[in-house]
Amino acid sequence: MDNKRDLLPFDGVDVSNTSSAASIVFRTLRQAIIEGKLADGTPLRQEELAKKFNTSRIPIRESIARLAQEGFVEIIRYRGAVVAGISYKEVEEMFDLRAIVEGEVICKAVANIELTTLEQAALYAEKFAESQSPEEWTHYNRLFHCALYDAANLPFHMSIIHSILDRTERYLRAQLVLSHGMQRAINEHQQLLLFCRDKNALAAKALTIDHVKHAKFSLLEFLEKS
Amino acid sequence: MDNKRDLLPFDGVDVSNTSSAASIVFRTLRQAIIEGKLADGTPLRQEELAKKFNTSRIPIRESIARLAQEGFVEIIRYRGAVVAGISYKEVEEMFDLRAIVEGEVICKAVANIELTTLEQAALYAEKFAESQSPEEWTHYNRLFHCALYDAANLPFHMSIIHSILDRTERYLRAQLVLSHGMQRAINEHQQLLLFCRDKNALAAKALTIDHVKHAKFSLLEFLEKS
DNA sequence: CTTATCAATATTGGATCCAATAATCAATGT
DNA sequence: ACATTGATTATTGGATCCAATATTGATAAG
Repeated sequence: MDNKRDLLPFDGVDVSNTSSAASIVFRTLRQAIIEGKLADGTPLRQEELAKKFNTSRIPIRESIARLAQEGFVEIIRYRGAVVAGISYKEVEEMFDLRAIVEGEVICKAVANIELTTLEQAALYAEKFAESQSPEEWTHYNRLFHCALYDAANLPFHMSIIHSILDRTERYLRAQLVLSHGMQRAINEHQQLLLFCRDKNALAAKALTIDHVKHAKFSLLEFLEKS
Repeated sequence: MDNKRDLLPFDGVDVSNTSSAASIVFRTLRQAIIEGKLADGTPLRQEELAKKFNTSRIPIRESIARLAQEGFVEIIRYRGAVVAGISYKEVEEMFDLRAIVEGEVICKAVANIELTTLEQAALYAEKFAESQSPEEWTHYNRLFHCALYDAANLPFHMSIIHSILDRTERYLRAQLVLSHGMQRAINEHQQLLLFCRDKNALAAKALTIDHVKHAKFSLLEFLEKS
């Protein structure tokens, strides 16, 4: 009864996963925190947000609860939520973990990387090299690496990586306004592409770990000064 | 003005972190899912839960949102939440990730493991060996390993490990009802204690990775049959 | 007898209201 | 002047109500 005429002349849209107010608020706030538009310590007043999103406080509260679950905000009972910062120690750990996970993922990925993937990644590397702003920098850097990582077909690993990237992005952006490690990154990207093309998994892994460790030290140095 | 008489004759209790209804519901449901008391696919009806917890649906909804954020339930708009299962592929990935993270953590831990820690861990190993039920098994197994891991002082790494353990626990319990890998685990624990005592980080790391990989294969074999 | 249609019911999402707590500020006494 | 107390206000947590959507079951047409 569902294949009497299976080819309708337009693409279907799954209406069931349209967004609730809570989801929209959640995504918006999450993105704002990631991008550093809401500074650490900023209190999230329910009434104020409700007005801004033109809803009641109920969806606001739900989204704040979800942000808290992900570690983006801290809630104190009856006192509200504030954007949660990350300590020096946490940044250290997050980058260390990224290093071992990304090292593992690129290692598993190389065998499966097709020519088209390589070309796509090369394109992102180029876009990255041309980037002028920290937003573009982090954007294309992530696209570049993840294009390669995706070949490993390890979505759970990727979810961990993305979650760490999301939580550290704002600090990276702040750092990149000042620092000038671009040329080094550009070179490393080219090198990584070569390793992937040559199916040299171990070299790709070592380089990736190095890449992340370097980013870690740059950021920590920056954080110490501020 | 706060040290005029700093020593009151009783211990203070921080009243500010008493629990909201939402937190209680959240923790209770989370634990029930972890322990397998709520089977995969079980729908979470808000009204029903509200009655059970003697609250309104508001705190229920907040806790369900948080469970969804952690991946314990899946929400479909206007259709409610169901306990989320984990696919074969996901289990594979989770254990692979555990292996590399736990390997790394134990490696960093060994240098800092004191005698008292070693004794505490040995105690847990003993409790583990005496355990009769899968609940005790997983409980003391976790306590044993984490007692050692904690010496690494890597709380973020630990949070990832715990999150994976929590999400796979119910499957492990189900498996352990049937399988009989106890003796092997008991021996590995003793071996690990020796490696830690001797400060042999690399051996401890290799053994830990092996331990987790073995658990992975046992569980996957079990999951295939059911 | 099967299938489509439509009303009745159940369930979730959101708005509004009330209660509990915290923050602010004025009043008072020393 | 300054600390302490108490009242006022702001803010969050929770309950109840209404709206939007999904599910179910009855009804009717083929």
